[in-house]
Amino acid sequence: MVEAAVRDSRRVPMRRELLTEGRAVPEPMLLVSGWAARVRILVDGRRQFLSFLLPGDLIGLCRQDRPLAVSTVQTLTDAKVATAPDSDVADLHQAYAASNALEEAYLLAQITRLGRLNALDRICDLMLEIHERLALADLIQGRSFEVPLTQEMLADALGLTPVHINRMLQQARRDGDLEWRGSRVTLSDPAALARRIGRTPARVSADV
Amino acid sequence: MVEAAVRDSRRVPMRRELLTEGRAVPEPMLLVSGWAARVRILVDGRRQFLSFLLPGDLIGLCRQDRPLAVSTVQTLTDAKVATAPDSDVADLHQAYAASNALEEAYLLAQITRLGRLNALDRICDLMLEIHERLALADLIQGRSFEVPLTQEMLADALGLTPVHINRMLQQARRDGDLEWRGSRVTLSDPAALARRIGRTPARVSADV
DNA sequence: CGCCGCGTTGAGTTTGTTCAATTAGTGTGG
DNA sequence: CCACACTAATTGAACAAACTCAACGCGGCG
Repeated sequence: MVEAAVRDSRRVPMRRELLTEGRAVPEPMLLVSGWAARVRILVDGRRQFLSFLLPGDLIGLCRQDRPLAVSTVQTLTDAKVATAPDSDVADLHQAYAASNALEEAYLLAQITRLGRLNALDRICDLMLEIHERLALADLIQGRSFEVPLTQEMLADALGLTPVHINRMLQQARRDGDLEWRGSRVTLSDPAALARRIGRTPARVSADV
Repeated sequence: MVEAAVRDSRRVPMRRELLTEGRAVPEPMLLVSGWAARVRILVDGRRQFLSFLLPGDLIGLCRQDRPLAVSTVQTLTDAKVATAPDSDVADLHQAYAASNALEEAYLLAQITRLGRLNALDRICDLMLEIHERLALADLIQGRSFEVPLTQEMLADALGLTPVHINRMLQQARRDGDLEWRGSRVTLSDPAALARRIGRTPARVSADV
């Protein structure tokens, strides 16, 4: 099922809207490759990324009859997107439910990040989360991984200014916590960093 | 159905945990009266309220087989809680789905609040949201409503310190935007305030 | 009364922002 | 190959927002 969906995936260029806030949700989709983000734009133009969507994530899952998208979703890179296989067809109910629960857990993590962490810890915490999620999708090479984000995007995700992100990244580098060259991020010691900033990874089901 | 559930509701005192993060989710519940909150506690004791649960809200909805709670839920006031009627029994599927979608929308609103609004606007935005939700539950008296929150709780919801909340509340009062006496909040002109801070209420379905 | 939780106030400090300029990197056309 | 344009990253200095710490007021209640 899933393999078929992946085969039928279509290409979507960078910076395209997959879902638009307030408009009807089309069929659920699977992000096969590339990154996307849920984003909210304020009236004065400020932007807030609500969450990132990574390869393997589902887009627009919803059990409603006539659902409206609660947030815009746009691609951050060129991407491949497939129609999500119908949950009735295969035994995907559980998988979809777990995916939904995980997505909620990430939203909650984002709230605590913004509400209670300082700039430096926000960056580290987010990088640990991305590391963790990419690991689930088997997209880690050694201790490093691809993060196709500009410092401005990072700022919009973490509720900070690009300038401050820049300075805090240098700080993190000086502290020996992470390396960021081009779009490749390396965490020196994820476990130690997680312990230091008091991060606990998301758990959603007793099975995992 | 719902009436029966309400009749069978049980009392829960203030400051009790209805769900505990990381532990199994018992049967879904309906908050009949009183307030509760989803909360996350950091290792160093800092606290972040993720969302508020108001009368009529569902607790622990989940489509998983062996779900773990992704957040702790605790009562903020004495409350009444009932077992949520099974969605198979009546035509509650749609209602539950909509409730879920709304809950997600409120989480997203919380993220933008924390990420992109300053202290004063966070307070106003949250009060407008609570106003809006209480209105749906028909719990508004005139232009004012009950908000059983201390300034410390408000601080934990908005990612600020109690001291700063205090000063900003005075500011809002001086600006003529809201009145807060005891636990009763009065918004002078909700619509105008919403316009001024650029707030748009949540919409989740084309039906509503 | 005297304690206790909550709200209030002041002064000084920290954290993050703003504005403006500079540098580096990348791709494009001549 | 270089000039040019464009985007992203970097830097400095002044400024503003929010925090910290510590004290004080105040109402309810045993």
